[in-house]
Amino acid sequence: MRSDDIEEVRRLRLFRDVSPGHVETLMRGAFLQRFPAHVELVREGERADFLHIVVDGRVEMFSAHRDRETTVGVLGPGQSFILAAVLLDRLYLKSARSLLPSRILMIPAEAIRDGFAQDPMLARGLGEELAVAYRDVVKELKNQKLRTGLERLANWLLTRDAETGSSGRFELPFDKKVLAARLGMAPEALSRAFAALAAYRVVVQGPTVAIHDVEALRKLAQPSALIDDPAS
Amino acid sequence: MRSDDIEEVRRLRLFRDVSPGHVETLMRGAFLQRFPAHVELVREGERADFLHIVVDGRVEMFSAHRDRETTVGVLGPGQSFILAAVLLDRLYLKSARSLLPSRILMIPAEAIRDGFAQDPMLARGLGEELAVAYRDVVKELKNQKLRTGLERLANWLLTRDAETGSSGRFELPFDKKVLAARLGMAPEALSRAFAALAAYRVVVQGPTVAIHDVEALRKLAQPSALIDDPAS
DNA sequence: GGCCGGGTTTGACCTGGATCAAGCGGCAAG
DNA sequence: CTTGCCGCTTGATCCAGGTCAAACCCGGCC
Repeated sequence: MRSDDIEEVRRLRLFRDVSPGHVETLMRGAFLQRFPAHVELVREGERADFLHIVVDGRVEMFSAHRDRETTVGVLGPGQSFILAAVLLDRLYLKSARSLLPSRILMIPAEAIRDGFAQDPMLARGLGEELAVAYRDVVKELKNQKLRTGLERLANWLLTRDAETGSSGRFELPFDKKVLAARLGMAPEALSRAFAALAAYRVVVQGPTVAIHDVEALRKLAQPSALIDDPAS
Repeated sequence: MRSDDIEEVRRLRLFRDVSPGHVETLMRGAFLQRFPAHVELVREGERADFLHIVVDGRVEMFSAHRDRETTVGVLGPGQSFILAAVLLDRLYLKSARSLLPSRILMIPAEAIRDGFAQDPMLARGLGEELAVAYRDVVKELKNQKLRTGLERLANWLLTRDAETGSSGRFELPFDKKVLAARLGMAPEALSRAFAALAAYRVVVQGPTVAIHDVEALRKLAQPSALIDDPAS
């Protein structure tokens, strides 16, 4: 790995409090790999050989069973995946594919496990990362089981708007069919849900969304900090 | 806490490799509390003051939103809950209630966070615990999104049978309405699902279940190690 | 410009499962 | 023994959302 790559890696939240020396050691067997869009990075059922961290780009986590497939989450820069499988030395539960051209940092599982045992600051970072990931999945499970598709969409729009500066106007960060998968619905259902939101003054034209009456949308969505707030 | 209580606690998987001295320190602010059946142990949204560990009994984790409620999991002896909230010092995402009279070990959150930083063996135990919990939720999410109610029931029966010695005959460990919640369906739907399983030679009489043709049931259930195997 | 092809929308239909309502045992208190 | 109550089942109906099929839109390319 090039040394300015290492610089970049050191800035990841996960390594924030880890001493430079330890980061260096970790990076010894690591790659910073470039992937084109739409490739499978990891397939469920395989052995967890590397911890993966999205440095750049976007990655979709999904899982298939029989003839069904479901998206479990979409990750952006700074987020890691399959940490739990790496720590436990188990099989991946999910597959991952790139949605955009992406740069992925891959650290050998062995090095992570050793680092966890030897470097308390790294252990802390990994523990927090895992705890956050855990809470995210729990939120997702609640989101799925306690809400209708329309409600999930409404809440997603609200969080997305908040993330992009609450201007009431933003672009979808990926195709609608990916969004549909992300929200756990068929593309057709998403389309109809968008149509239904017209009554709440949400206007969609291609990839751009305008929310003209946040209050109305919020009343429908009934957001909850314990499901939607990424920081809670 | 009484000293034979401490003995018992030391045998928990979580503390297996932690030195007796450290366990002792942890237990200083801890309680081993008894609860009757059907009481709320923690409520979602509250601050995470204690790590809870089920020493004895059974606990249901659930969450409510608007007028809906959903069961997220059922825990038995040896399992901890709300570890992630404790580590991050955040709010509980789920509520918990006892299904049976239960003994719960409650360790102050502060002590757990300090212990994580200071005792590598405890950090390891907590990390593994959290990683297992994470994988369990992911499996549950897949179970929910990739299967019908009937399939979930079929798989639950198979796992339960395996857990109880593969005799093809066992008792339900809790009321059917709790099982229905656990499987994410209405009690009526569970009832019909059981009825439908008669065609696969599954016989239910009150709380006892007999599987007379495991192969037929397995063919329907199509179990997957990456969803159903608790050890994977 | 005209011809794809993929993403998206719309319509018609179907299914899993929730809801509502009523019946059915069994058991515990009177 | 009777009365209630509770857990469970059964029947009827309803609704969210999946599936299938067709139309539509739009950008890229010959």
